[in-house]
Amino acid sequence: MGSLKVEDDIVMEKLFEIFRSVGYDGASMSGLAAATGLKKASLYHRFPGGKEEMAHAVLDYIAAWNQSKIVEVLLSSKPAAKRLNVVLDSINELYDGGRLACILRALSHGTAAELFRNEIATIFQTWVAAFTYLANDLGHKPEISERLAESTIIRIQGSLILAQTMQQPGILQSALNDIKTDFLI
Amino acid sequence: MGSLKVEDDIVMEKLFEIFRSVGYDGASMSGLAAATGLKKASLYHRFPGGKEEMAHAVLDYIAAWNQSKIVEVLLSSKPAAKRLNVVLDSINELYDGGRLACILRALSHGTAAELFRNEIATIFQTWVAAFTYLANDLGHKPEISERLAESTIIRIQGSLILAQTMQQPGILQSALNDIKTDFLI
DNA sequence: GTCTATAGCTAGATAGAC
DNA sequence: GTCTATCTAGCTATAGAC
Repeated sequence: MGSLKVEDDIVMEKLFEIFRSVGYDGASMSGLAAATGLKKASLYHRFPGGKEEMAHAVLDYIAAWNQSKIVEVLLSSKPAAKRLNVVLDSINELYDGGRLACILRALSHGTAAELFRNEIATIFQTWVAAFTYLANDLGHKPEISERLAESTIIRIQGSLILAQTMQQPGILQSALNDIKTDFLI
Repeated sequence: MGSLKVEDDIVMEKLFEIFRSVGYDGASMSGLAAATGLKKASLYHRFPGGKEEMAHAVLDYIAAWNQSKIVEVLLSSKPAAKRLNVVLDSINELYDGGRLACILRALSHGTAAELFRNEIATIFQTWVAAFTYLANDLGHKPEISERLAESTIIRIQGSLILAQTMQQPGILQSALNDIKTDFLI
């Protein structure tokens, strides 16, 4: 005991959980320290830039998840309908079936709005591009594909807000089903 | 000069602006005081419960706006299509064409999540009920009407998030147009 | 790499004069 | 009803021992 290093991945997961649940302004160094099991000074050792650097690290972490679980799957060579199902399942899991908020939304408000806007916008663009690609594969016309992709992000974000404030997680599943229906013509 | 009372309506408007733009945790008493033009002690005189009471007051204010600009219009005796247009215009104006965030979302995260969930959920329910009523009037089947109403809230909330992070306010207008199309069969 | 201890500041909140 | 002045608690951030 004492100076046994806490695993980077565990720290990232905990930071991710806190930011997503209380937001950027709602997260305090004390709270982040308690959640990770590290003391404040140790967190500053890993992230000299403090809270802002931690949030950037979490966004990098999410961008990587996004790349492997969404983009690479949607651009793979499996049957298009299969790709869609796998990705929607991953999304459902990411948000624990509608019970958990989206980290991108959590880092979009207050002080965080300007700090992380570019990174978040990039992630959204990546989603739209990947879903557009899938829609094309499924036989939609190009101009329809992009609208469908954008509508997918919109409905996921909107249904998450509603699911959480109404405490009806199923609202996310309904939205994911609607999305599936729209893609499969 | 000195003890000239600042108008209640102006104070409410300013509190509304601050909470919507920086969120609950992002709003400080100093910032709220500066925005309203009052000193902190004066704000506490009007709102002994501090920030929490101010946010409740803002939600009451919004609920009233909602009642007069959304519910009463949707339940009025004008032609149904006309009602829809008027309401969508009001919504577009409320969010300054996609440039401003939704106060309900701003008060849905962090510390605020549990504090105001019931009030926010009630407002959402009011919207769903009113849009459901309109959809029925427009000839949709009852089970379709409620799905359409819920989808309306979802798409407005989702498109606002996207509009602001992408800094493309037009995303809201596109969503409102899609909504209009869906209602008018 | 982790810790204890602490500096310096700003938060929310109150007392009391006018 | 508004103000100045102030309190305490919590915040971000750092110094320095192990």
